[in-house]
Amino acid sequence: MTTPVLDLAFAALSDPTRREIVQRLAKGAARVTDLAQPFDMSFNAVSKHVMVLERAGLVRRTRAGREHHIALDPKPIRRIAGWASRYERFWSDRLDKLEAFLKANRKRD
Amino acid sequence: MTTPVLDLAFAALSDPTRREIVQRLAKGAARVTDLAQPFDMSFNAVSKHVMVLERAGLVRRTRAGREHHIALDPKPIRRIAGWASRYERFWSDRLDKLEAFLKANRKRD
DNA sequence: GCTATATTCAACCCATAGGTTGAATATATG
DNA sequence: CATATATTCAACCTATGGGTTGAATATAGC
Repeated sequence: MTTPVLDLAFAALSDPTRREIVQRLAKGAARVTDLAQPFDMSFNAVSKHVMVLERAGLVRRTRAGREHHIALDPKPIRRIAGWASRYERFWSDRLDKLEAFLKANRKRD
Repeated sequence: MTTPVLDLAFAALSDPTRREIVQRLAKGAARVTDLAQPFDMSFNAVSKHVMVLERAGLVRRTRAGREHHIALDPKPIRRIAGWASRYERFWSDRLDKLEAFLKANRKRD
């Protein structure tokens, strides 16, 4: 049951810098330079972060001359949302149990 | 904008073994021994995985004698679902654009 | 053609992650 | 009490992550 998509997506998003980059990209595509600008770290570090996001499929790159256009690909995030949604049932179950418990207590009042 | 909750949750869930453990725990609490049983790795390795999940808040531990009862705490998963849901708008935006594009083409037919 | 810009590649550093094995600790059980 | 069971702690190993700096590569602009 190897699901490298989730492995890579979760790992990529565990870094706050990369989550900020994703958030930034949700507002539109950008060059690597643009993405690096807000951060207090080397351009190369950000370039590496972008590569990690790309390898995880969270981002797509199109080359336009010397500039690389980085765009968000939300599919892996969707996968994560799907994975997480499995547990909504679990949440409801717990709520149901709590509700049942409160109901039972109310009867005794 | 430090959100260690998401950092830890995403990191914890990036490991397939830990995701399997979470999935298992969705069916009910279990001892560490029970959790380790299906895996082809040392008990200690699984124990460590459980500790990682605990540190990330994905799991709660209650001691009953020598046995530790491990139960799923779905709150961090909820946080992740919330984070991912921010991008639903982005997905819809892209779908809207696609729809608009198709509509425009239909007009030309 | 020369220089500036955008980007990756490569080597390195240090910390952490995931795994192992071997104690240590605490609680059950005969 | 002695032994078996459930679990963590500790030390170790190797691989990977996130950061740095210093090239190398490719394209743009004068």
